[in-house]
Amino acid sequence: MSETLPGDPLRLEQQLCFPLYAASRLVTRLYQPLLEPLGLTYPQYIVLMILWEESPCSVSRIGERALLASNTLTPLLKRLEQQGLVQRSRAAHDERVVTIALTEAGQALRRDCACVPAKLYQQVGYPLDEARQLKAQLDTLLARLASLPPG
Amino acid sequence: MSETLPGDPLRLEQQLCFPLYAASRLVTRLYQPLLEPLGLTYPQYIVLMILWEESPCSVSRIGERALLASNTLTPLLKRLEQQGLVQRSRAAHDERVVTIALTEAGQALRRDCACVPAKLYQQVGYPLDEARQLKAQLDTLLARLASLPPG
DNA sequence: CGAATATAAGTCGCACACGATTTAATCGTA
DNA sequence: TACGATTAAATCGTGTGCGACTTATATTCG
Repeated sequence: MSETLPGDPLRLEQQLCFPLYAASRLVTRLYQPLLEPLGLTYPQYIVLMILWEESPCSVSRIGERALLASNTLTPLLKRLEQQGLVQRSRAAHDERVVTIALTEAGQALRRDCACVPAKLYQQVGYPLDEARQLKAQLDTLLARLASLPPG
Repeated sequence: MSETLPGDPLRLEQQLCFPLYAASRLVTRLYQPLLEPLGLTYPQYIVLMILWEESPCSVSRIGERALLASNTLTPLLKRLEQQGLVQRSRAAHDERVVTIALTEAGQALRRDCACVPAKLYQQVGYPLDEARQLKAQLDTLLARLASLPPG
């Protein structure tokens, strides 16, 4: 038998990728009960955070910040449009570009989301120091990953 | 206008959740070219790592370690079965339990995956110290998240 | 100018994730 | 021992992610 030994690089507990993957999913799950009453999914919430900072905004600009491509964003944005939170329109200066603008309702939703970060943070009860340090390290990793040559 | 200000908790760059979510996706994307030639997806690779450590193994045991439920695992395991990597069978002592056992091919695939962790690590070029520290912090966070009361 | 190229979004197909529900088997206990 | 509660998988529906491709528009340069 080719049993895995304690130091084997293929052991689950040796992986950096696994806690990253699992923690990401569990955090998304924690958001769900906070966002569901607002009719939002977690990726939709991410996109809205971008729009609350800059609206109007092109699809590719959103993709640049969320690191998502149009094949993910287009359906997501159509759902936000159907909920009346954003408006989609072709840019005049370049007909290829689709401009996403928050509606009144989309702007207003920001107030309902204001308490979400604090509520989530409180649920996890994660020490602030550790959280800050982890965020710094994740930001570094993310920057490195995002700068890797594609392919 | 309710513009977001630099210190606003709803700003994307203030979030811990976003780099977690984005880094997790980018890492999965990095695995893809390494796993695709072996006919594997990233979640399938995770499940196989568990099976390389303990096979046979029940579906719920896999779920316990991967933090995935049967609604995700059942289809995934059926695909692994179709590829001839695992065998699914009802346990004799309890007919509710489905036992997953690696086939010869499933065992053999472990050797082809042996180089995957090193290759990935090399691609990212992430300093070992930082990686170790980040992993420790993610393990801590994951333990905390997994121990939260459900609901 | 005009063809080749590049770019922005969208479409398609597949494989997750996961809440909610269902089905089947086992367990607990009156 | 019967029967309600519990448990293990599976099923179903929705919403991502993403590789591969298409479509429409703009740009470049011969």
